[in-house]
Amino acid sequence: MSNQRSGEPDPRAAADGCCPRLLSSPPEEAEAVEYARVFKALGDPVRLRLLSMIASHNGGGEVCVCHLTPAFDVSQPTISHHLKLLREAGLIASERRGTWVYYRLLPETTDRLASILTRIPSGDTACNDGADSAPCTDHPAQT
Amino acid sequence: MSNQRSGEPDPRAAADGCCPRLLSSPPEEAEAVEYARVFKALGDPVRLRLLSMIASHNGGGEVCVCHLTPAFDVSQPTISHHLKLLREAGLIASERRGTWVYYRLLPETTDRLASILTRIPSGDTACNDGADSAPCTDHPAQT
DNA sequence: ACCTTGCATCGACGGATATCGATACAAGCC
DNA sequence: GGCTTGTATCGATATCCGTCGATGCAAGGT
Repeated sequence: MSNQRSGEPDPRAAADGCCPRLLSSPPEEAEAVEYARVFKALGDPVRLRLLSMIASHNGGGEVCVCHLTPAFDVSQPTISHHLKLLREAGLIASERRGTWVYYRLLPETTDRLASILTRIPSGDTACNDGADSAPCTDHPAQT
Repeated sequence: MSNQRSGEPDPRAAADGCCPRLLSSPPEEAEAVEYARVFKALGDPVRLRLLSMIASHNGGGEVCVCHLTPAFDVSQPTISHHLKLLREAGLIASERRGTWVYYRLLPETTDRLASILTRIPSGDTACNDGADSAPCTDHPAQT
């Protein structure tokens, strides 16, 4: 799994702006796999509510697992499993303090998702591929 | 990166005001199920690339399926299946014109997702629930 | 009418996933 | 040391999901 910290393995101009946006240019296969893993982690109601409870608690810091578990109808191992998936997706991080484990949001990941889902406000088509929009006059091969 | 523009209709200030943001207040069960369905639709590399190709083609309008299918290593029924899931998630819409079927992005859905994934810039905790952040002194019941 | 082409649907199959109970591990307390 | 509590891991299982080939349907061309 790649960490979005230092070295960006995507050749598509990571730092300077143009094209890490899903809605402007199709991602590479590896990049698509990476994003899909994060979106898949959000694709479960329990995980979505877990993430939301972690992100929205009023302290601004962390949430104890002992506050998350009793809020759901599923068992404690299931909650632990979902937290693990969210952690492996880079959405949250955990820290043990004494008996209890606290989870906190990693805002870089949600910021990144929000960014790639945001449309470029006006006509910025600098990074498009060569797909045409004419009424399909050619006959591409098909499997 | 924070998106502070001048005349930009900041997606943070959504029309419905306070609380449809995932990171500020936990959603209801039904709402979580609904969002999870959309995120789950994005949780596959093929679907992610399909959506991206549809959203980013330079015409600004639609993409013929005949241009999508040969861009992948999976069979035509599989592409059709993925397009159906994206359509059922409200991310794209289709229209048949003559022999060909054209798909287009439904930007309201991606806008919505970007919106609920966006943090409120400064201390706006008006919509939080009552979760405390103290070092876990109480003993909540557990299953 | 017949054939061809583009796309959707069907049925099947293998792998992934959500869930559980049981259990192991970590940390504090007696 | 042993007990208790909080959390993670382990197997097992039922269901879901991605993929395929076969087939059906729509539309245009001959």
